[in-house]
Amino acid sequence: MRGSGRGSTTLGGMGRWEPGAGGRLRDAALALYLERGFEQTMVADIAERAGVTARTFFRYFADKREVLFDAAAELEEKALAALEAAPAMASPLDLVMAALETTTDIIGYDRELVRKRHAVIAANAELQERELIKLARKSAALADGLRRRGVGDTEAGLAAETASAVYRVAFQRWVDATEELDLRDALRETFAQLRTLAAPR
Amino acid sequence: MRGSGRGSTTLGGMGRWEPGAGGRLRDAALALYLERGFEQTMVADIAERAGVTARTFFRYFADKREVLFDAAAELEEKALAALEAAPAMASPLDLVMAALETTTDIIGYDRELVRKRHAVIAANAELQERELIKLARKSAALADGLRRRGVGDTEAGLAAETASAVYRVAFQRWVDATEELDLRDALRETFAQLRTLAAPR
DNA sequence: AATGTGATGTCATCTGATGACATGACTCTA
DNA sequence: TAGAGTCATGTCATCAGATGACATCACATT
Repeated sequence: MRGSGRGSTTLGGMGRWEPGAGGRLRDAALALYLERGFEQTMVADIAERAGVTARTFFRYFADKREVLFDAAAELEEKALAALEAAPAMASPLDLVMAALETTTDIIGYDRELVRKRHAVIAANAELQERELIKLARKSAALADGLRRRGVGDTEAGLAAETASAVYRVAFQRWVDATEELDLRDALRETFAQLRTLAAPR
Repeated sequence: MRGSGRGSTTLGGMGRWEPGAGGRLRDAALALYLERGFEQTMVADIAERAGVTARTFFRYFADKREVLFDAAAELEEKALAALEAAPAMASPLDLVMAALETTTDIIGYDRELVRKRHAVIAANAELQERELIKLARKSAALADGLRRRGVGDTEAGLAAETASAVYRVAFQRWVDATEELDLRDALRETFAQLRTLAAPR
């Protein structure tokens, strides 16, 4: 029953206490979601491929969706740290944009992998919901960071939400682009476009 | 077993074919979500209070969350219609903002009801996820409306996403406000604030 | 060798969700 | 007015996600 499980990572016998169950589950989940789709994949399938039981899956991930998103916490932390460390700046919007820009190198280096993950998410409403709330929480965290710097309540929320909007649009453009494109450049260009768009009359 | 169900709307005997099951379910759900919280409310409880079975609940609403959101479709339609009907305008951003502004009167007249619904949603992550995807879909629809008007791809997405961001912030401010406040005014003021914030250097 | 600790398996159970089918109530028409 | 048709609902069965309780296995420490 066990030992038949074969993780996508290199593993030999894989007994009960083979280390790296979390990583194997993550790999197995992404692979299966790509192969058959999210809904068609049972948690038991993922667990089997990773060589564990379904119960163990839920010890590593809160639910079936989270397996695709828990890595995103890293991005939020980095953006937040950048925001804290940043020098005083003219506009809160510039501040948040700069903070977001520091995270582009984490995901920007492998567009194909990002595209795979994005394709899975784009194909399922539940996954989109989870993605959106992750982004919203990131935005809220950034807004709080601004408030701690003394930025007004509404202004902080507005800057963070707007920057997140720019980020989403830039990210989408980057994923869709056929030509060579740097995520950081896409972000800057989109921000410039917003400036034009929102220019006071 | 039946006949014991007592909807929050005025109803007498309420036999099997008492009309308005959808509305009764909606009322019952909101009331129970407020009383005990979303997670603590079983679909069977909602159905019982509405005088139907759980199976019937799922014939009216796709899932336990949707009962709080299906009314929002009206807002999207109105915004979209306003966007289609609007005259040519300088900036796509102005266009979307104007479209969103037409919807403020639908929900703006009863802040207390909105607050109740908002309180339920704010207390539960699943509900926030659903709310976010609804707003995202509305934003996407508005972006498509702009594209049909010939607005460029990225610019359309950016205008819609930014306007949605403004809307969210304004809405939050309106809900939180202790003083008398018109939703439309909040929207306009927040938009003006964005103009300042994003002013080209 | 005994013991403790942590990761995992096993089992039971709940709840959300859905398909299949039966049935009650209402409408229309011959 | 009886009968057919239709629609909303009830009933039953089943599945998948999720969680608590407890047993068990491997490993480290002593």
